[in-house]
Amino acid sequence: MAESTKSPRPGEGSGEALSALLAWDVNQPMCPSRLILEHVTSRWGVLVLAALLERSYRFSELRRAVGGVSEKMLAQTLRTLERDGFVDRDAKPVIPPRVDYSLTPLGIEAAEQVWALARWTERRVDAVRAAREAYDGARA
Amino acid sequence: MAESTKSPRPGEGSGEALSALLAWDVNQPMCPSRLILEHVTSRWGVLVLAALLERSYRFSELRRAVGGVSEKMLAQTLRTLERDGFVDRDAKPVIPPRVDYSLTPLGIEAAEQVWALARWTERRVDAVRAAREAYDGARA
DNA sequence: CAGCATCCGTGGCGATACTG
DNA sequence: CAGTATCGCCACGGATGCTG
Repeated sequence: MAESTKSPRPGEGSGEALSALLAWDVNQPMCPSRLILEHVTSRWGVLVLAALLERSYRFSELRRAVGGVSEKMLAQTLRTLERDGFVDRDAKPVIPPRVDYSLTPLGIEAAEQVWALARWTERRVDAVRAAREAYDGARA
Repeated sequence: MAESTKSPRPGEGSGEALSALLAWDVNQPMCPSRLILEHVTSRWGVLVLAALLERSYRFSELRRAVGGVSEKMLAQTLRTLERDGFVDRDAKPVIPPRVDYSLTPLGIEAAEQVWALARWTERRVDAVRAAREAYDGARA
């Protein structure tokens, strides 16, 4: 458990790289990287990016794919992600309207990060459940 | 940039693995993996995990390291992460009280995912800013 | 120092209704 | 179908005060 033995070893000096993210003076325009991070890690942002990594979706299709998202939040999430340059919105001038959403190259990069996290989460569900039971049991 | 050339290429069939996360019937105990994901990607959860990956921290020390976090939210975040088995809380019975927080092996895994995402975000800040200016400019 | 309890405002978010 | 607009709730989260 001592060493992580993983890819980008976050050893000495790695904290430096996140200094802009971690250290931040309140009452200030808010550090840009935090805003981006909050968009990407937002409740629906994560799931939308993960879904779009698989393939492109139409609006309602995406709404059905991501269980529990309201129409409003999906639209809002998509607009935010589009503005940040992660999502490409392709509105075809036909009737009935057809709008396809897909990831930009930048969005693919973001989605891959998020996707790895999501995958990891699903793999570790049991470990977390065990930890919770231990935690809850310890204070009963 | 066309191909991702990164670690776990999320090609065909990768969506299957996230089916439990994406597809979820509302009015139900809420899928476990989503809960975990929301803890990890929560506003302060991300930053706390990233900070603790560098080294262990005492409470106030961590509060100072993570700019903008309130005492309440830090305590709450730490308790959630502890319960999920990500954070180890070491309360030393001394006066004045001293409590050290560090990552468990499971927490290190989580933090590495989150850390990679945070790093990526900082690297792409400029690309996102450019995208936003393009987006905002297009509708003016 | 560590952190729980309480109060309370803001806004995130869902539900509903309406438009192109 | 693909959204916008509006209303209203409640819970996220900050500020303050108290305890061990």
